[in-house]
Amino acid sequence: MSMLSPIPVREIGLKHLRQACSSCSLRELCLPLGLSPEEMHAVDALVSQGKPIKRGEALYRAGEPFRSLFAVRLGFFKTSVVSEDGREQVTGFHMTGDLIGLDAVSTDFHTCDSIALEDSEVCELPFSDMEELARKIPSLQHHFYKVMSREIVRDHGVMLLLGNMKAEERIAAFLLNLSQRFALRGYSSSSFHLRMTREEIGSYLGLKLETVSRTLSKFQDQGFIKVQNRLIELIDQDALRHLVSNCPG
Amino acid sequence: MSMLSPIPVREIGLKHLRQACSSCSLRELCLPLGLSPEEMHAVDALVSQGKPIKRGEALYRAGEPFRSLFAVRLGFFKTSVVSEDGREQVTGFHMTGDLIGLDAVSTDFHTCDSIALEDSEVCELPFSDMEELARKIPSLQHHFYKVMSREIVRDHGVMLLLGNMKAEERIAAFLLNLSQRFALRGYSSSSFHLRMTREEIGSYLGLKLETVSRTLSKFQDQGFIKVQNRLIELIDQDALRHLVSNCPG
DNA sequence: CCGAGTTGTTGAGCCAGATCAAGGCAAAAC
DNA sequence: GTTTTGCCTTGATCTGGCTCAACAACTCGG
Repeated sequence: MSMLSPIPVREIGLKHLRQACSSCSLRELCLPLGLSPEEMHAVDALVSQGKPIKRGEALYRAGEPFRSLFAVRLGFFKTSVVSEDGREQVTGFHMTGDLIGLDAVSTDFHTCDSIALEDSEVCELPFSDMEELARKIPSLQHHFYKVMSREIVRDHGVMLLLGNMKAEERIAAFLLNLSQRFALRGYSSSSFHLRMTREEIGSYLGLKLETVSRTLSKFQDQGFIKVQNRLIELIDQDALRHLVSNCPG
Repeated sequence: MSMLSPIPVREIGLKHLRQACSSCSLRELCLPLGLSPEEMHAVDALVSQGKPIKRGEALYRAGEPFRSLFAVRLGFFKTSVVSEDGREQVTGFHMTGDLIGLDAVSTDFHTCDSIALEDSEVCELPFSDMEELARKIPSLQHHFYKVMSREIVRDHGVMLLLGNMKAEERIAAFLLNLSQRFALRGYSSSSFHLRMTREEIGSYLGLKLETVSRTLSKFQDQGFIKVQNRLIELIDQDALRHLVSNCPG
């Protein structure tokens, strides 16, 4: 018997298996627009869907061999790198429709850990198969280039944040970014649940958890937001925006 | 007359024009290994070579439409993003053989400025042509995915540095990284010339220029390095390495 | 060779955020 | 239902790196 018997996985996956990319509501997040039905079908044939990952479990870990990219179908992930001497840096938070594992293409090994922050489900995109298919579907090829490039741009934004911004600005930018991403997915942009701890937020933003906590409290005192544990309500988004773009003055 | 008459450019480029990718000593840095002569020839046909950029000039600027990636053939560049409110973050330093402009694929516009830090020369790789060719040459397609992925991994490393490390560790890591990259290109790994100002180093590392200057002086006092303006000599690389990986203790 | 602008060094003092410490709360475990 | 555990908040104190400031050294055009 292999460590992972395929039978239960199949069974769990079955109800989702019919939910192919072609009929998936996240299609426009994961895949390029304008695929023909045949092209769509070819994608469907490669992508295996509905792989469940429990809260706290790793989708993959640094050092593991790379085979597939993963699309978050449901749930929430963090990715993080760990330095030789054990310091963790959260490199991103990933939600529905995000494609993760892009860093692993460079070496054929994953370079970061990817941990589910709530019970989640991913679709698996075997990368070399996708590459082959991408040679027949130019827009698919271009899509993957675009997705990787977008990740580079995002990382540059984080570098700007880490290199130049003060704690308040970082937190404000973080909240606005989350808000925007929830909105894009049809959730409330003004009220949402943080799936990560203060420490994970701090790691992502280059701050200690105490600073994160204090800053959130301060924002609440100022009437910008309402905090209740992990439930965040944005009361005055403009004030936050103002903080982010005007703070040096 | 257009602002940039093509004639002098052609003339300057002429002596390099015959220096095709196929016979370029940087081949193994820019292109995948194992291309057949015909494939190599196809690449040669797309890449235009020997475009000179003077020190201080921009290869491209944020907001400009994206057409091509550039390979540094000679010289040294910085890339940087600027926030709405004018703060600059240097996102990378690029030397011989590096491919730049990858961020622009995501939006078809450049998202950062790319400035030559010394008189330089680049090869231009028209991206959509390269994409088309990549559909016929799997290893070329894969190569571009790899290059982009490598940039993502590099950015994650910088995030770790910016989020977790102290000034001394950042500077040490920076010096070691430069050293390693020079070594890879056949230059001395223990003695090199910085092409960037203290301020640019600081921007990259999330420090102020005074801190960069002080830290270099301190390393010199400790006998780890020798500094003479922009000339750096690494005396005790192990000491630097020890700083990077052991500092929390 | 001079003078202006740029770049780099160094010092003094300050402050944002880290660190250390204590306690509260909610959900899970027993 | 009590204990445990993990997570969060808040306070007090400390400090690394920033700020402000002066000056030194180098570069480059004239």
